[in-house]
Amino acid sequence: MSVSIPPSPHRPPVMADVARLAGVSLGTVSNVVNTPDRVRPATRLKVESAIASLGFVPNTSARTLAAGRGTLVGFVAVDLGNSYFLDIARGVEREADLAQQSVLLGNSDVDLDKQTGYLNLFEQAQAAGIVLAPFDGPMDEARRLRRRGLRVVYVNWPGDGDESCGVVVDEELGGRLAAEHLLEQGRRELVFVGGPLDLTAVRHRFEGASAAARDAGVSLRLMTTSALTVRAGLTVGSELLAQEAAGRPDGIVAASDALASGIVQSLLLGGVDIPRDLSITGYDDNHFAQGTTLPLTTVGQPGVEMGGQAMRLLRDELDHPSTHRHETVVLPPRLIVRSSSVRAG
Amino acid sequence: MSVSIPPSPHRPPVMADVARLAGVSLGTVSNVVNTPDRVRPATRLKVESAIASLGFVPNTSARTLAAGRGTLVGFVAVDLGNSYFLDIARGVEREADLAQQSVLLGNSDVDLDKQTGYLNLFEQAQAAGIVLAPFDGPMDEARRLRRRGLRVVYVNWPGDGDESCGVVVDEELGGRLAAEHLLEQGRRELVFVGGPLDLTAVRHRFEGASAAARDAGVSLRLMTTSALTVRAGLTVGSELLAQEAAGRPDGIVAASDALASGIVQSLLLGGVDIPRDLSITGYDDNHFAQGTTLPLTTVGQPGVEMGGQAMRLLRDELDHPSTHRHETVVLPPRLIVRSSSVRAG
DNA sequence: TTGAAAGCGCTACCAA
DNA sequence: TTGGTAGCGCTTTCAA
Repeated sequence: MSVSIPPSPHRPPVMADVARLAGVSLGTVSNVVNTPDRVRPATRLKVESAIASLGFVPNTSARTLAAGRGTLVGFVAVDLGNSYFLDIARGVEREADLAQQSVLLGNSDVDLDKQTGYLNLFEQAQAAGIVLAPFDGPMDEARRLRRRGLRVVYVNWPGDGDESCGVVVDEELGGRLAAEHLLEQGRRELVFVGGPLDLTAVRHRFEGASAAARDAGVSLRLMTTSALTVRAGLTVGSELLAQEAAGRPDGIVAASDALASGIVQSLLLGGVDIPRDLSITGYDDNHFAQGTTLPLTTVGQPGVEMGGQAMRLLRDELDHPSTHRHETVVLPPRLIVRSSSVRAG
Repeated sequence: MSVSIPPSPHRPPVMADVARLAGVSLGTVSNVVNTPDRVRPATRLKVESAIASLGFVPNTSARTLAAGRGTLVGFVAVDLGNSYFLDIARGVEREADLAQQSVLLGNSDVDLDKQTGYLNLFEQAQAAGIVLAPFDGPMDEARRLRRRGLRVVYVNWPGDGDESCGVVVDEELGGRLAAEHLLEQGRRELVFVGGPLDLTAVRHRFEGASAAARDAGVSLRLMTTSALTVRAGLTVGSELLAQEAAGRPDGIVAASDALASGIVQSLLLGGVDIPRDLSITGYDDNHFAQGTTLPLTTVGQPGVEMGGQAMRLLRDELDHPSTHRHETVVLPPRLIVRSSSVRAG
């Protein structure tokens, strides 16, 4: 007969403690935790009360190690400072909750090295899968993970052909919606402001706006910027002010809210009456777009939905590895009309 | 003699594979990974090249389980949508990087249940410690974690006496800086806008502003709001507009940038000339505070520093459990002067 | 339905 | 400096 050694005061309870207290075997406790249906109600109750009274919490490392697969999923966002990605994170979490999965968040902060770092971290932590809102750049790292058997789903980026799923928003449609809205306001001298153009999203937004203008028989000028920031918008604003008033556009499609905000700020100070003389639209529906002096008409992306969709694709891939078909889901953006584009009735 | 079975095609390499390929023992590989100094250079090289050629990545779960303690630290933020907390996260990460630790991020999104969820998640994941920017409410959960041996450091919240460390910003000083700035601008009819007052930070900001006004022999009126949002600011703005112009304040200390932004928006539309007729300050230095039409004078909190400081305190507690002394570090905010408060020269 | 026991991949110890 | 080996806490067979 072995003498039971009392647990040292500050050791957290483990499954064996629960088993001992409940007078059952280790395996039974495990079953109560994981597959309660396989345990007789009376036994289950005993075990559950032992768990409660001990305050037992299963050790994720041990569980992951023994099971050979983790239950956590990672979400790596390119820029959590952008509320769009935070919305996506919320969507991922909400959907993960439904499946009792937890989400680990990583903010790569527009830095490829940090993205790689998080990807590796999640791999080492035996994440079941990863949702990645990638840096607009090389994807080698993500492919490497796939080759090691980690499921990866892209969000805000198309799926990799037959390698992985993706969830994107129809950027071209977004550009089109913005331009069509300006045309409906009677604007005919349109300018698209955005850049750099090697940002895929910016290019697509421009193409959509272009197509809408072309369809209406109206020309659309392009002003490229070096970034999508307020500062770049301020610069564009002063350039516009430097022009003859008669030659200025009466409608601007900006590729981001920050850009639009800078332009608005600059033009208002320069005496341009917005929205009387000029209508402008932003893009992203960033939180601050509603909070500015002149609430910005903008194109909103369904971030929460996108995150949820991505998580659902990931779960399908995880749960049905054999039957899963990779796909890229395209969600429509929507125009949100505020005061920056509509002349008061 | 045992027959070596070839690895199945898609099994990730484990330490034993590395050991076999390098012709050394398991323990040596472990030493190369963890304490390279204890390994002869020639041996180390052999092992390192085996690791590289196999693409070996250590399994965190196994490592954590065997070592009995994790290397990850968790950061739970009350609201990542607020750039202040994102800055804190950046500070935590930067400081963690220096110690080769990785940070898991959780966004409790101003929801006590989600905060509890993340705390439990990190506990289960065997985090070495946790930095918590808590929901302004009961801390029972955090105390429970401490009792289980998990080190917790608060940020944006004072330390729990002799239980844990904390890093806070001097909110009272912030309120004072804002009010003193308005006084320097010659403002004499001051109002503090903010609420609800059971938010500790808001109360302290008010007290600081109050004290500054008192010191100057000026009165400061309080307008409480139900939230720190743009919407609440708009409401305050219309209330002010409803007053006789002569009875209106000429200086406003708002308890948040969002609030200030709403007030500005409302007053500008109502024909008030800011900053000629009225100076206003925000609080938080949120990202959008610089991007609004009228860039907001505001009080900025040293988020990155605070996060770094918190991580340093956590590391000290982790590394020197016996000699560690709990403390609450108070960092000063700083006034950032922009156009909303200063009349053009 | 329950119990017993074999690992999961790694760290940490001790012996060589 | 290196090798051998006993666990870490759990899941998962397989028997009972």
